[in-house]
Amino acid sequence: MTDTSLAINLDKFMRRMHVLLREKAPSFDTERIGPSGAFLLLTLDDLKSATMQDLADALVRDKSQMTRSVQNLASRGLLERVPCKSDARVVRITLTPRGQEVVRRHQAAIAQTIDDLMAPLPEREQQEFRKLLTRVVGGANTKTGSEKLSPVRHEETT
Amino acid sequence: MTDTSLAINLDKFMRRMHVLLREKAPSFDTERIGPSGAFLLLTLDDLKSATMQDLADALVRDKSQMTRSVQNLASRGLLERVPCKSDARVVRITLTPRGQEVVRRHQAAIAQTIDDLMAPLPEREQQEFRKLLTRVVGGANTKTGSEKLSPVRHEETT
DNA sequence: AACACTTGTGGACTTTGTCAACTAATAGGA
DNA sequence: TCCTATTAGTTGACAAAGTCCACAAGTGTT
Repeated sequence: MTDTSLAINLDKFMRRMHVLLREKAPSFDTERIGPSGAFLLLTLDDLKSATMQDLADALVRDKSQMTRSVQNLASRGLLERVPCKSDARVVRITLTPRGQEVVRRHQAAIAQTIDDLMAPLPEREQQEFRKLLTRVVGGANTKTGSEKLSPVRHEETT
Repeated sequence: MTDTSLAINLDKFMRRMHVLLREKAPSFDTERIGPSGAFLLLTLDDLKSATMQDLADALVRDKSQMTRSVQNLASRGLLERVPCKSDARVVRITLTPRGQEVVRRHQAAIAQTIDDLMAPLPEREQQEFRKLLTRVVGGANTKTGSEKLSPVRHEETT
């Protein structure tokens, strides 16, 4: 049985990050989307194109929340919702050019903040840490109880 | 300039943990204090005794939130608030015996959940990961902008 | 006594998160 | 083809967390 310090420490780390980001927000979060919106855009930038479900899975959030967040960001013109042709139920979401810009700004700010927080570790070990974390979270979607089967893709269905 | 995947991954990890804990909650969170309350108790267990400020710092939360969380947990008889003799402004907070029990239960559940989430990594590297994280978050309180000076202790002031 | 500062509370408000219900569309059979 | 079960996304209602700001009380300095 391991101990719980890992959870506490991760929590602390994330909270510190949020605090720092909030402080610096006026300088880069001109759209006032917050870290939550930023994460959504970053993930979308990474996926290039995604369905609501894709995003909800990637971000581990409730579908209903996704709906609202996406609507919010869409209303700011940062992303686009295009109904999928091959399956009328799904909506494909992509970044708008403006969304891309915003992503870049947030990317810079977040990366900088991470650098600050990771400072206590020498470069070499930062890399190590990142690598390990990536493997932990990894591609494998560590089922969160609610069985996620059918990885049915709706590729290129704009 | 590093990339932002670390933030995204940590976020994902924490969220998965919360999901798993929530699912298992009925079996161990009989007081319904949630992960947030659990973290508070765990930290308090670690500190043995703390002031509001100590807790707020350790958990990186707003003072006002601490007040409310602590009141909440106190009302459930899990911790005790004793006014400090040497400084009438501060309140010393300690776990009650019942609080200790609760801590143990949550500890077990959280540790188990972490084990599950860390499964993709072999034991050896889990250790490594923990060690690195501990160093990142480390004792040094990585000033969060708002200068934290005067580490004025109110030791043993019950 | 007068000042600035610290600890903890409280109020008001916004943001997130949770849960359940519901529509629309699709897929797989009988 | 018609049923039925599933899936995608949305909505509403509500609970929990987080943010800000003002405040009372205590401390300690000068």
